[in-house]
Amino acid sequence: MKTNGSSPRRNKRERQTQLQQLISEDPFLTDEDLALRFQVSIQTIRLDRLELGIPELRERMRHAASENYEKVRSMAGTEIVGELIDLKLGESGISILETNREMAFKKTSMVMGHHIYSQAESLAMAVIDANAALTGVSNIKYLQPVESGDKLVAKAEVVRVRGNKHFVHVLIQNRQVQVFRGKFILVTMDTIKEEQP
Amino acid sequence: MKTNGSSPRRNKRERQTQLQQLISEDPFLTDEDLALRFQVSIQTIRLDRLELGIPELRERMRHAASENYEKVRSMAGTEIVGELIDLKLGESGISILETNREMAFKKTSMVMGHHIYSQAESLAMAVIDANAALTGVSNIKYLQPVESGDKLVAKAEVVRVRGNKHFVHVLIQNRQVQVFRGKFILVTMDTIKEEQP
DNA sequence: ACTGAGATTAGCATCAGGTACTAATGAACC
DNA sequence: GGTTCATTAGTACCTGATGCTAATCTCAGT
Repeated sequence: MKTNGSSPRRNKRERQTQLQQLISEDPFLTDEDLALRFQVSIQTIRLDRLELGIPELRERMRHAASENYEKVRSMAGTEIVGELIDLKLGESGISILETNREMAFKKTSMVMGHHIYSQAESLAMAVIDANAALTGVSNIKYLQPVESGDKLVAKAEVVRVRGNKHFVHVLIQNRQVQVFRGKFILVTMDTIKEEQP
Repeated sequence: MKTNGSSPRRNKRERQTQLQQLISEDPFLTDEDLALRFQVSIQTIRLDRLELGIPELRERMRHAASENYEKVRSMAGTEIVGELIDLKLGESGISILETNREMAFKKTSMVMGHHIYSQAESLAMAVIDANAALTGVSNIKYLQPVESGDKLVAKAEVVRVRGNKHFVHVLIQNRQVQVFRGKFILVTMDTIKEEQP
């Protein structure tokens, strides 16, 4: 019953922990690859995976693929950062951004400013009633640090429209306390775009 | 020789373009799935893929998986947006950002402001000589629209340091012409962080 | 109506990377 | 010697393909 310290027959335990690590680092390893790496038979690897509940290569790929697909899609494919909660076109809007470790400095786990800015700016773009617009000017103040995991609520309000210029204020709160204030001047297109055909 | 308008025997051309689109939208479709969708045999789908040079499901998965792996890693895992080209700590720095479709509005293919801002802010953070810092204030002007594909060169310069406040100016150029100007006040930590333990 | 070309389908052998299961062998321990 | 756990071997089968050959279908041109 002693848990056989170093060589439990043929260091199964050790191999399995290593195997788990290896696969998590590189999910694209076949059983054959692993068998070679550990100098055991393929069957042993299969047994190990079975015991550890590690799915086969294809499953792992399927997983990694669709998982990252989602991530990339939601990071890049979208025009608004965060989730749009409320929108009165031309007037005001609210969005929520759930921050995570990836948005933060590793060292301090404080959310990097540009993620907060992105929520604000993209919300500002969303509220103005225009087919196409660009940011002209912005005036930003970060009032309080934001920690990874915090849930940011942004409120945007159009305060003035003059010609093709839209003045939008955005406030962001984290648990009722203000962490960000931004003033944006957004410019609708067809006027700034007098460049190439 | 007439390019047979609508039904070129059995709308092969049409099917192939649709197929290409379908697969690019969802790379996880098997030949069988596709065969059902188009009401043709699996063999036809295989021929189509062959003609179009579309690899098999597993290849596509492998691709998507590792590609997005990279993407997620480079978008999320990194603290600086763009590529750091030059850095004199505490003085100045240069970074380059290659913009792409994903950074742009689909409608206009103009790069969204917050991507440009992110390059600027993260470069500003990089140049100041501090273990940990946060953005306090920023003053931003977008001078010219940036199109998807443009290569942005950002130059940051520390203009003044007063206590824990660092004043950094960032200019971004696109093909020698200025497109962005930003003034940042960055605050080093251990002073702003007087909140929770 | 006949021919020929292109489009589509069928069928089969083969492969990779597995699952699932059975059984043999090895080693260690008492 | 017997028991137990670890490892290996071997077989049948599965999916989603490739690669190849061959048959059929459809239509346009003459």
